[in-house]
Amino acid sequence: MELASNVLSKGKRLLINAAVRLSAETRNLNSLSLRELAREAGLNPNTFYRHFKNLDELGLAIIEEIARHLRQPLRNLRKTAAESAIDQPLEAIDWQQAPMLSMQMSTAVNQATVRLFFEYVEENADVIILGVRELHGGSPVLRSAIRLMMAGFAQDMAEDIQALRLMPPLPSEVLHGVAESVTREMFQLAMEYIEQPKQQAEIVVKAETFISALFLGTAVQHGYSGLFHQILTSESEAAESEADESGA
Amino acid sequence: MELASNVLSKGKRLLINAAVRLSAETRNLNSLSLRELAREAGLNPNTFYRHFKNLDELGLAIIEEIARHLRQPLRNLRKTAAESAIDQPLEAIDWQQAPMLSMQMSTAVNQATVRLFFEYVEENADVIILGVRELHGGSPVLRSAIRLMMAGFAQDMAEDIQALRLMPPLPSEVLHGVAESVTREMFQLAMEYIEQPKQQAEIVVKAETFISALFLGTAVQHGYSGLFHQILTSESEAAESEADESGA
DNA sequence: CGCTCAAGTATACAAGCGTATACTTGCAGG
DNA sequence: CCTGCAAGTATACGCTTGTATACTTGAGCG
Repeated sequence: MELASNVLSKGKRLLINAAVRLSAETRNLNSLSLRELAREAGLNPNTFYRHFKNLDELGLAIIEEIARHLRQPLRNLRKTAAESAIDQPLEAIDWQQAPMLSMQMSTAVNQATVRLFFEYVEENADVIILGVRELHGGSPVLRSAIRLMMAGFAQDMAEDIQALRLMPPLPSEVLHGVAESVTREMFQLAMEYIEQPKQQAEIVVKAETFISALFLGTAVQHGYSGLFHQILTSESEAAESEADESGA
Repeated sequence: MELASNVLSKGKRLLINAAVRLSAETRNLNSLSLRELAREAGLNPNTFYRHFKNLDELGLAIIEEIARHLRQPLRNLRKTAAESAIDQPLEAIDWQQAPMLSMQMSTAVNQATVRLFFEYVEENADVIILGVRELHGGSPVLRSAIRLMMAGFAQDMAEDIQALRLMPPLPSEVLHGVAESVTREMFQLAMEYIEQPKQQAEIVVKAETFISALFLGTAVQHGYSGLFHQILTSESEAAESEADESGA
């Protein structure tokens, strides 16, 4: 019974949903009162104590749920995007021998992942708001729980980048740092995406461009400049003349 | 009198300081009570109303103060860093004709700026915590005020990048996007810097590496790959062998 | 059926809250 | 000197809050 921890009892569900709803609406999680929460959930104030001993415990339950709902789906998503982006077997993706193909695939996977991520954000805005808000919120317990969750995302991303060959081979700490930066930026952009509905398309493009630039730049930092010089040579004339214009 | 808005009356000062202290300590700004605030400031609860009509107004005053304390100093800092990093006049910094020199200077300025930024963060941790917390906090008024402030930082950064030739010439929207990403990431890293004192050195390096990678990658995206290939050629052999090892 | 125990409820109370109203202080300007 | 006004104080009131204590409900199960 308790092992099936993803099946929550009715009261817990009601309280969690109420908390997510109220928290996303305006307030910080631990700035809402038990009574307010119970009211929103349609329960007696004291019923809260039957399920949680304080707001942090509620918060942790929510965060666990977010992680469950977001982590594995994101991995599957990257894998699906990778599979549909190429008909080649993975072994053909070799940055030294087929840089052009490798980069095309990397770009395709990134675009697909980013787009699906923002789709998720749109559908689950409440939960994203709560997460980002509590990342720097008042409760140290929730802060570190969310940090841990994000570290998990970054870890997954690093593994997937390596397994799906989305970047050329890199030392693992470097890969990790890139994944962490991308994770942070994605959640920040997710908030902007939610709060500025009119600029959503633009934000998606920003996210893609960001990831692409960071991947490229990191690769160059580690000696892969030749690869990209070779790949991009055909485009560089146009880009250079454009660049000359914008120079003061 | 009212024109000298940076000279605040005594009560205002006390309340602002109390708010910053309390807010950094644990809580969200608008989750602290007027009475708590007044107690910390050593004032009567009702005195609050003599200076502000609600917490948002207090928050705005704080944010304005942060902006004043941070914005111009950061610009000066970049300028100083640039001047001390080269003995050449600015005109000598030409990415097409002297890419090596340009990149050395860009790196030097970035390092100096990042280090001084984190110094500021360390000395003014309270204010940074408050800012980052309210960026996604409960009050829409404060959220948008902070967003505006950060947009200002990004604007400054973009202008300085251009004026000091820290990147090769780029379309201004691109430059802007880069500056926004860097700004966001710096504030996120500032929080980690504050909360994880043991990893401060590592975080500073992360910040430098991040900026460098993003600059490089963005330049490559806009056709400057040849420049870096040329610059980095001498290092690339070592880097490539290192990369080969880390490939599975 | 009858027991048990988790989930939910009812009532109560002291504490802290925001804020209204009215008072005091002290300095600036004529 | 006195007058006026900004800054600060005192008291008070009605509300909400967290939580303690005791009660009710209902489903699972021998």
